Amino acid sequence: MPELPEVETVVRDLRPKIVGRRIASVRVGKKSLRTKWSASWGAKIRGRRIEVARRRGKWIVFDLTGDCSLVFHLGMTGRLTVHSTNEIPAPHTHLRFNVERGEELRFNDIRRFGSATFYANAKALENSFERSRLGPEPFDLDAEYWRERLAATNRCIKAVLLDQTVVAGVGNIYADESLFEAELHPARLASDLADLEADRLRVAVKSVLRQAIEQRGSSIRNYVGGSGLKGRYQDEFRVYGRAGDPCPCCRTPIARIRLAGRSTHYCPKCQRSSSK
DNA sequence: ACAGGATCCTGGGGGC
DNA sequence: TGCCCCCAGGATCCTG
Repeated sequence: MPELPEVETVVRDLRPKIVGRRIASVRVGKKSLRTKWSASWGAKIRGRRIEVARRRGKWIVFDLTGDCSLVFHLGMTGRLTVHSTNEIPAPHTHLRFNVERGEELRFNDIRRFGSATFYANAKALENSFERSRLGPEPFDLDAEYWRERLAATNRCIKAVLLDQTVVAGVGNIYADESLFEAELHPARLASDLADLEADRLRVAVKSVLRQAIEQRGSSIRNYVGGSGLKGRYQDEFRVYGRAGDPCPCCRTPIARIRLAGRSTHYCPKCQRSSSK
């Protein structure tokens, strides 16, 4: 569910609330997440301070004192929010980190596609990102690298945007919105894009993500930021979830197809299948 | 090696 | 109201 702008918003919201705080205790629910929470992690985390809250792709990283890190992925329905310890945890709350002063960081996830993992040192965390071949941040996307990656695959451009090893952080919403912004048909073969088209897409991705971050991301179903506030970018969608609605540019009804196993929205007139 | 599909979950919405 | 089917901001494993 949450893509880069939502994850960035969660991190920005949480930063002032938990950086510098000491984790006094950890409570673990019965049901497992995508990754199993090891019984030994609680003791390793207890007593450490949260030094840094940061984002890498769609991953949330808390660096703790002593070179170790706590890493979350929100999957489709994950939430990471701070609550008073007095407040009864919402259903599907799987992890609770007491950060003293009567507050706790809670990880809530209805579908349990999310994950929470402890890394004993920075090297172990780095190895994990390397093993999964996590790609560069969209805002660091180099033009030449981008062209080369597009040229080297037989997949359609929509599938490539969703590939976290090519670029980290883009998901279904922002892939569709970026392709509309770049006026490219999502089913175009990535290797068929002209250099100018590839670059238009690279710039569009950054622009769309930046605007979405400014609006605190998109709240369609479950998503809320780290402060519990919703995003506003769903009001700016030009194609995502707008099948049948008139295109904001030409009034042609927005089409919806299935690509790379995901629902894909585009304007058949503004986003032509051929390169001309 | 690569691309596409199935799979892991729960809940909401639409159709009947 | 109830039931059944489809759908969902994702990542990973399996297969052809």
